Amino acid sequence: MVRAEILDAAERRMIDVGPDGVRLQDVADDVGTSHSNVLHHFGSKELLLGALVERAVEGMRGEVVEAIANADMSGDRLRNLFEALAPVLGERGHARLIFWLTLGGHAPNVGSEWLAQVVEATLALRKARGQKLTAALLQETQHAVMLAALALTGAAVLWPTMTADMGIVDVALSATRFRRWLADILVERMGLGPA
Amino acid sequence: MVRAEILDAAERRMIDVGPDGVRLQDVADDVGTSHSNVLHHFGSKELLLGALVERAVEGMRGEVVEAIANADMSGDRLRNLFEALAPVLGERGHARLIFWLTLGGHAPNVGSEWLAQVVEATLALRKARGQKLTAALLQETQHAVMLAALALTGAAVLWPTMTADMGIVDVALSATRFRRWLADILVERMGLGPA
DNA sequence: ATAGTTACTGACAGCGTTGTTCGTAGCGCC
DNA sequence: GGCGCTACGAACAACGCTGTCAGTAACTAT
Repeated sequence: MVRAEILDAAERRMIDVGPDGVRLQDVADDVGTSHSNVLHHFGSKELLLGALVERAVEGMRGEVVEAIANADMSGDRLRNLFEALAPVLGERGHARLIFWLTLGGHAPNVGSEWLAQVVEATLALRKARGQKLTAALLQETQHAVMLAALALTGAAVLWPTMTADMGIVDVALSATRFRRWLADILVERMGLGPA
Repeated sequence: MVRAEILDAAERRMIDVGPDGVRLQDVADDVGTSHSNVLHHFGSKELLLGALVERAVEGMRGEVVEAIANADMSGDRLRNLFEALAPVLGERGHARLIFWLTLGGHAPNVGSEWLAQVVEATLALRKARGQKLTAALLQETQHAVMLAALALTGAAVLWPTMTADMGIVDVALSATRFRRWLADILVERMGLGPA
């Protein structure tokens, strides 16, 4: 299916160079077709990017939800969850996409309420541990989820720069160490430890 | 001085729409001059953006260093530091600039070693509290600084989207609450509390 | 078979953007 | 006054990119 191939190529370029950097000629070359054929299938560049984003958001949602579903949120499972999320956000490029779109003014996940769902799931775990649902507990949980989201997405984009600035050389290893450290903090903080 | 005005206008546009979105005609209009005059002063668009980035990075460095210098890193001074940093990264636009440049492949702060300096300063505080400088302590400090940097810059860009996703309405207030929460965690974690 | 539909190409038009060129006005300097 | 220099503008050149158009090949349906 050429349509899907075009979307793949466009997505790759979108992640690499951003919306403004995508050239129809280039994606056409990637697929081995003409730029007018791309237009034939999608009508316009804007529509192509729109379709691309829609598919990417849906795919991202799928991959993230799947990762969350497989590992529950207690104990050092959170470590595993982070490790599973990292490549999706990093190499896969979803974090870059999120930032490209957000910077460009296109809020990528309007109405998705991913984070709200994660908060919900975490609250369930905390209640299962006997913690009372207070306003403070809710707020703390929201903060924790925010922090995790910011750290993971941000790191997926900024990690190389930041480690370079700190003089750290083992980029990949330091990243997993950081994620583990953060996971442990959050687990401890929310009283979800193994005990 | 027209040169400075041009840089101001270009920086504003750069922050808003990114490097690719900047049109010489637009910045010229903002200043009230012709696009050829912009070229007259800077030679080319690329040189203009280069000068802009150089000045912005230097300015950002100045503002950040100043904020760090004024508030020391212990007790709930970290709260104050975060509060001081937030507008610089947020409204001022430095966080957006960092992400625009990083996404675009131009590492903005090569050789600056800001974070390394922050780590250094924090280590000094910890040693002053009688903590022994071990490899683990160094690593934890690095992680803490990374986390703070990621959270603050990320939030400066993603906060509206994320809070919307969570159904939080008081965007500004929730942001300061989050920063306070994070500051307290880090302070406690690093044994820099008031006691 | 033929007509219609879809996938696709090549050429071209139109437009916006950068950068160049030429001309002009002001200003200090000798 | 003449000369050089800088700041500026108007017009134009050059180029790349999107989108259109006409035409072809293949496949489907009747």
